Amino acid sequence: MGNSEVTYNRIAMLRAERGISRRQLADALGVHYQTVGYLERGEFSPSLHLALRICAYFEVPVEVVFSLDPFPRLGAESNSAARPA
Amino acid sequence: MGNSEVTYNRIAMLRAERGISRRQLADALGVHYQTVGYLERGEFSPSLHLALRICAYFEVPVEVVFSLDPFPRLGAESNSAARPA
DNA sequence: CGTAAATGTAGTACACCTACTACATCTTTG
DNA sequence: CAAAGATGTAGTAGGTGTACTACATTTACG
Repeated sequence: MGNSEVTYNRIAMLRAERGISRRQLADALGVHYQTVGYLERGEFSPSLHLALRICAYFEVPVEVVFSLDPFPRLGAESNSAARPA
Repeated sequence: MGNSEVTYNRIAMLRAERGISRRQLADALGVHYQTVGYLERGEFSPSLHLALRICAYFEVPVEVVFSLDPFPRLGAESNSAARPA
């Protein structure tokens, strides 16, 4: 029973990081600006085609933006280059 | 007008490489065996969720299986480790 | 306050993904 | 030949992704 249909994404994070609005992203992707909102809110997942275009726009691998499992919080322990003295 | 909606995939290649049938792959993915056929024939693209499950099954990055652009033929010159003496 | 920009909610409409059933073809094996 | 497995075609049905319009809310700026 683990919500087996959900796909998680970090579109909002990447958009915040680059400092662009939903409308700007939507225009760059060629989709309706509401579609970006739906995706960020998790109301549904993008088509594979749109997902690939999103990753191409941000210039990152698909796994950076989309995942079958929830993304860890920023600062969560996981990688080996962490450890602040 | 370059067919802007198509997504290319190498499901058939990966499946051939591993020597499994469509039925076996479909069962492992939890989809109908005809769905795998539709995907391999390019009749439509998978949902993002299914695409991620396919890549997880084959244990490869998404870009290895799916692309907005056609995949090069095997043996086509492109990488730097080529050149057979 | 008035305006604009960014975001959220609501609702309709259509195209596409996926399941499923049935049947045809081709190849392999006994 | 008979049987089984892999693949292709055809058709129906239901759920989901995307477009689009309209309106509310919040924040920032003059």
